[in-house]
Amino acid sequence: MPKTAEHLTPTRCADCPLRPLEVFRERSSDVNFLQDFKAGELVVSPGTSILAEDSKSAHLFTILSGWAFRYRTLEDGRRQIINYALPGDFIGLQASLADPMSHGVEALTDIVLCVFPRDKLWNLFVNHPEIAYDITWLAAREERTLDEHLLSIGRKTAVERLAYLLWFLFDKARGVALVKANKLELPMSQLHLADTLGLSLVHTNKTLQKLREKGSIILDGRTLKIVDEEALKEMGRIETVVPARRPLI
Amino acid sequence: MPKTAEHLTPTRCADCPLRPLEVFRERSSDVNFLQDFKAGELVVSPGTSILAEDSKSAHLFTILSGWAFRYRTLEDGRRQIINYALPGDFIGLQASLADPMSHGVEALTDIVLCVFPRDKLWNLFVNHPEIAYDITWLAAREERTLDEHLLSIGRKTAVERLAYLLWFLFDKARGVALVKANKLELPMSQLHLADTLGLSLVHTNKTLQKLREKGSIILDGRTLKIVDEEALKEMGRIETVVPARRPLI
DNA sequence: CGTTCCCTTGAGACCGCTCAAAGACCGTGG
DNA sequence: CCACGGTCTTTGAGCGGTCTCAAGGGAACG
Repeated sequence: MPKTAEHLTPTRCADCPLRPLEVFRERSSDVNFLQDFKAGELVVSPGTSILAEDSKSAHLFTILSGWAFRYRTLEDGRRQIINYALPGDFIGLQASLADPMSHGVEALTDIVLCVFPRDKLWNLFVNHPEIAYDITWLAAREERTLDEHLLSIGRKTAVERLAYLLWFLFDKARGVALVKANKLELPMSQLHLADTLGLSLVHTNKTLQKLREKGSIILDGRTLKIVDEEALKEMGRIETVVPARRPLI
Repeated sequence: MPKTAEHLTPTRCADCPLRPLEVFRERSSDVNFLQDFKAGELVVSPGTSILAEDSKSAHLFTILSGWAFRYRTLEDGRRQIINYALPGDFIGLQASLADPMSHGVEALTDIVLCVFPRDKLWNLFVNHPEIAYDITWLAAREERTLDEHLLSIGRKTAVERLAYLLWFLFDKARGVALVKANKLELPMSQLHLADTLGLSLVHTNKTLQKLREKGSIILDGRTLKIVDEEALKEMGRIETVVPARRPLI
């Protein structure tokens, strides 16, 4: 269960600090409707679950600030991290549409979420096809990201996977202005990375050393600096890139 | 490129042979609109690509009959099969929404596809929110399936992965009446299975032997018979099941 | 100053990989 | 009817990438 919501001074959609960012498409009309759609804000601290596995959520969320991750676990505790969510990412669609939710979502940092009631979703499809289309577009884009992750976990070596993941996170964070001077503050531990890559913690650590030795990244604590982006992309066998520009719900 | 289309006698949506199946939800109205949305049928033979990697598709498809698979490849030839598509499955949404397509889709058997022009999609969102909602629902469901696959490839052992995959295919095929007397004719080679599991061909074969020895499946040529379904599900660590009942576009 | 996480490193085991080759099956053409 | 090539399946052998187990060090925090 989420920590108690703290409704301080909710951001008005028209004043959304994310919208001016280049990665988000302009939305001429309908911002007012989004305002109506929005039920409030939710503040969550690190380690707290936003959506629990096997529950049915009554809400959809857009991340206003902070990092989260989506995961699945097996009964014996093995965990697979499916994807990460950053500001502007829309979460909870699966939980709202398909029956009981199968994945969990957990906060990595302090997070502020915009909350949308799921029961207004149908209303939105009827009255605001533009937004409905955007939501579908985002779902297709997420699917594509998962394709990429599957290719990575299924067919790449440990070094390739790690290079891919670091670049992926870096590029994603860059889109929402979290990268300064080619440096990014990563909020996750090596265990999170391991659970994303399908590797063990120990091997992830050793693979990290190898990447460091090659010199294209510097990872000091949790500060990631990309020294040679092209080299990193090559090591990660990154051939196509998911388009950055997207709608903001 | 798809083989030349053979427009014989296109099935009318109202007479769709799939719709009576239990797995598909009833659709009271709008079947007539679907008829308008449908541009024709396409017949494709095994091994032919339906959607090429890195192309932008002008069409959306629903499979009327036959099997296909969706995959991604690396430049050096490594291939990851992302998912399989059977009758009633809707494909091409990613290719239509997100820019250049990143995955390929290839026919495993002779296939008949319903073809929908992508440029009518927006029209559909405006005039038929019910269908738009269904499309989004299907996208969320596919995402969930990919979550499951990621968990499998990332965190399960070879035997677990294979048991999971065989049950997954079996259950999916059962939904569209392709299973008779607990037997299913699989259209794919062990290389396809290997490329789905993220394993090598040789190891996939050896893992198959192990599964046979345990006695819960019989695989004679490409005929899969499930002897003990519960045992197979346990071996595959299948804990939650993607709901079968779904809309048919 | 003790506890708790997290990162790091070493050692050995094992799962899955590659290389190699043979057998089964099938369609084709001589 | 048989020879042939192609694709797919099967099996063996040995290598190596990744795993588990184990232990120590560092930083943060009460």
